[in-house]
Amino acid sequence: MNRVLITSALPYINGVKHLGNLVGSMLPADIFARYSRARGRETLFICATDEHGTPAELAALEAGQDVATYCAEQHEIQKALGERYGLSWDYFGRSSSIQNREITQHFARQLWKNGHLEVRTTRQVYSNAEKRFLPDRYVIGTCPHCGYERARGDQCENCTRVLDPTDLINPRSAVSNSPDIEIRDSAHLFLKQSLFVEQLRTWIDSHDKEWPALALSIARKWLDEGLKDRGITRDLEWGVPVPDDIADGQLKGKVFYVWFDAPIEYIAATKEWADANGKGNIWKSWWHDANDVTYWEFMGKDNVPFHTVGFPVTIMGSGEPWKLVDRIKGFNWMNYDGGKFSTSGKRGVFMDTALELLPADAWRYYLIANAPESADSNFTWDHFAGVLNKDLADVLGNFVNRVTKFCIARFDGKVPGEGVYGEDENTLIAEMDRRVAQYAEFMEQAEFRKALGELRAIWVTGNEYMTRAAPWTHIKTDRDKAAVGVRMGLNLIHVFSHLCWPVMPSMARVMHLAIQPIADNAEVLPWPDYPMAKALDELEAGQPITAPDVLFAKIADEQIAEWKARFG
RNA sequence: GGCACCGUAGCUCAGCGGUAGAGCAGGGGAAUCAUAAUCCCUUGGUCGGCGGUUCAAAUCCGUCCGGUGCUACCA
Repeated sequence: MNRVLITSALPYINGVKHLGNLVGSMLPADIFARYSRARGRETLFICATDEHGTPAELAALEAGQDVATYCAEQHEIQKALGERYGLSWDYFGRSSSIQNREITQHFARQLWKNGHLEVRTTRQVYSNAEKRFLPDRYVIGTCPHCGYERARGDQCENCTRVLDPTDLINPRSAVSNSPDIEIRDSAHLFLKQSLFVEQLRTWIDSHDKEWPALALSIARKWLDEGLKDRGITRDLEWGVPVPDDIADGQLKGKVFYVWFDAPIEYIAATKEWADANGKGNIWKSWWHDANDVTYWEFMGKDNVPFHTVGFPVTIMGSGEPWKLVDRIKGFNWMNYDGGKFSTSGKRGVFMDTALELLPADAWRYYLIANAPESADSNFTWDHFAGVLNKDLADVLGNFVNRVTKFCIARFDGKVPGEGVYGEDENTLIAEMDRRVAQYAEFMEQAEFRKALGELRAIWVTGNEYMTRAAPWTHIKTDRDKAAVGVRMGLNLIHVFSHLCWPVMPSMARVMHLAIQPIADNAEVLPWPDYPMAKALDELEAGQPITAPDVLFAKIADEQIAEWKARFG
């Protein structure tokens, strides 16, 4: 069996992420990882905080902390939050780790040795007020085209024209508003990406059938427009230092660009995982000469170029057999009520406040069932509440409730053993076989909206069966027949819990524990990958069951109104 | 400006060359075990506009309109 390596795009260190960030990388990666483990595959799910770059330095400044302390604190916050959402990382690392420093420097040395790097002098904006270089975006001024007064040095938000900081009228620092800025020459390392165009194109074409159109079109667009060499160093203090043995120390005091070291952190975090768990060199077997590994990357569409072009060039240029991505799953944006989620604008719902409203599983279900796979999707409170009330409360929750309550009322709260499965049951079993196979196939392809549609259809199948079996009617005249319906209902709950587990791990456990203890209190609820005739006849007669508390309480109209008012 | 993606029932979306589909919402009925939850039936669309290719187009091509994103120093 092939091993499965899964990485989620790294959340930036700068504050709590919003639900759009969650649904675009971390959540789908987690669901895929859980599915993979449920199928019994050896799985490694890696994520980390992306900690370098100007925004981190400025956020630390604003918080009155040194950047290392700031990042350490924010990392812990994001880690704890992720765990509350059930994100089952094997390791949640930090791009500022010593492991990433070493491996990033290793890649840079390889690229230098192989002649893929060169030193070029560039003109950079320097702010005397802050005594630091400023990225183009952090220089603001009046747009020469449209007169907008807060145009950024890379692009004018008002007229969308691409700019250079030197184009701006009355340029000033976006950080301090100081106009005391100047242009200085600065030497930087450039990665000669242009040398890799053909190699990249061949590689991308080889994944023509596997990658979604979104990823292919973005990747090819970069190649078609002519791949430019890319500066991979910055005039910052917080980052992976450029080693002195590259370019005779010309880059002394500079650090690698955050987008150079961030994807390498996927590898480095694997080493962090091994180091933390006494696994020695095992980390390397996942990345180096790892021909038995299928590697999946999950990311938002803004990240696609870095994963289809930038990082692959780093790996190809190293001349070493590091693992390239096999399957890319890219997501569009989830919008909030017709506009963007915005971290800086504090618009939308954030991971921490969302949990004040509803449990993680409810968010996991809604978000992934409405993931922006083929196009941007839109979060509205009415849609959110409508989907959860119908799917989780009415279809699934009520199913669990009606079956367990009836069993307790009429069969002493024990799995009834009387009677044998007949035509109704065989019809159900056949449909379950078909639907579970379909659900599995969608999960294999990481087609989450379709998978969740099928999961929901599976729950509906259960309700249809109960209507046909009608044990509440048969109990009056034929106790054995009623027993068959209840026994099948309880078996369905058991199977549902296993099928739900990748998506809603906590709710799945509640469902399972109502029907049957979990053997050895295992973390993973494995996939029922054998015929439903067996899976739906597993519970032992006499096994005591309980009716769980309401799985998901319906959201009242007044509650929706309150949330709308609170979040705008 | 360039490029990409999207525009299908009131809403959220699937279908992507062969007689228009799902879920929700709306209408009617059944059932009464259950969180008044379920189940069955059903009303909704000249598939953004125009033109073309084809025996056949929601599906391919062109063009226009509308929306979104990217455009390499935010990450």
